[in-house]
Amino acid sequence: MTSRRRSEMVEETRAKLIRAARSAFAEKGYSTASMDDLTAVAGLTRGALYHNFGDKRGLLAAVVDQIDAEMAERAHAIGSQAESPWEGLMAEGVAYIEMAMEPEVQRIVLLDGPAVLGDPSKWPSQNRCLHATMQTVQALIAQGVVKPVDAEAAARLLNGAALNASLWVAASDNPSEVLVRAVDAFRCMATGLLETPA
Amino acid sequence: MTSRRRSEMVEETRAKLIRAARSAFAEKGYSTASMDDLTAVAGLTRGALYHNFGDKRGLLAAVVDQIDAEMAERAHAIGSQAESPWEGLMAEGVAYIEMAMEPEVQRIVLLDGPAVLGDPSKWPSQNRCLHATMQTVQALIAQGVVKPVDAEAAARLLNGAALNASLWVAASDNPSEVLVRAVDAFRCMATGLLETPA
DNA sequence: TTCTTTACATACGATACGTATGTCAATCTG
DNA sequence: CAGATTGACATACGTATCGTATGTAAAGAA
Repeated sequence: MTSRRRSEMVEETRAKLIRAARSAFAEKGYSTASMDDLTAVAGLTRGALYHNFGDKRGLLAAVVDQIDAEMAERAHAIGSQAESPWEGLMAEGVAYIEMAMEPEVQRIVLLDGPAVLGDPSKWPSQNRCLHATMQTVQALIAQGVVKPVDAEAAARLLNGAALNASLWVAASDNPSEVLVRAVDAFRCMATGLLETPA
Repeated sequence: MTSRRRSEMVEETRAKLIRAARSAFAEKGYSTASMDDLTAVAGLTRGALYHNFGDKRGLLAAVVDQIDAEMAERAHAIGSQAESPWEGLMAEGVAYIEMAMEPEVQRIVLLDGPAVLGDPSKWPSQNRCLHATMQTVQALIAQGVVKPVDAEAAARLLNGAALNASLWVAASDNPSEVLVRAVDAFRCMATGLLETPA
């Protein structure tokens, strides 16, 4: 009855650890979160951790990857519903700004992630996300909608501006009000990339 | 002969500690840098550290403040030499991108700083810098050069884009070549703020 | 069934932070 | 000028946490 395959068990413990790590890292921050506490919450010990993820960084990498993948999926879903490709790009950027207001994203992906894992553009997840926006930009350039700038550079600047704006919004005293200002300015600045500012 | 005033001595030890911390944090990163090693290099012990800066974070805050102040000064000096106020703003942004290629700036201010000290916009130094660009933007709006967007939001987006671009440049395999692409795209995107894209 | 390997737990050592305490010189006080 | 006091820093200590080395029991192969 309790007979599940080994691989299933492993995936379950990995999931349990990642789940515990997400909340621990989000609440206490990476450096303050204790591996002992973390694993205890998951009903395990540090042994499981070092066996599955190598070290503390490895666990963070797994957590970041999961969150980032969710973000990319959500952003893409939102962007693909837009009227035009350009509006899709804008909606995607705005979605990033809004998502980054969640403590998990904020603390783990934007603050601790870069410090512990290094430049985000090297992460597999971030590469996927960036690649997506890059392709959108590329397509917009081909259509003559966006000026013929370097697609990668444009994508990175858009992402960077969006993510940075979220930090501001989240840290502000009145997030919902600041969010409007941030989104406005974001859309305005982004029009610089347009061939015809319309 | 060795009689210096107490305050002079204190300033000197603080300076020695900050100097040692700058190189240690830049080379090993904040978390890996050992307080024992760090103080030993400065010819002191951890006692001096905790007396002068409270704790490890306090030392990082002092280091960040120093570096950031230097950055603001350099950026302003460069920006004020420009032909027009708008070109000054652009030059300032580009200066940030270039400065962030230095390991000290990169590692300490952009990576560890936010993770350990929290949102950069709350730092006294960053506030000064941001305030400067904010005022520039404000002035440009008054002159009708820049669209009437929220000045703070615009300043933050510009800063964010610039700093993010630097991370990309510094982490790339061919920094000098990537720098050109980043600066190009930055200037292009920033024109979105202009009233008349010219 | 027996042997091997996998998945995790337990035990251990090392490092490093923060605090509590000690010391010595500089300044203040009478 | 002598004694008291404060401040600047060093030393000593306790504790927490990470990573590894070792142990163990169950799953799968032979």
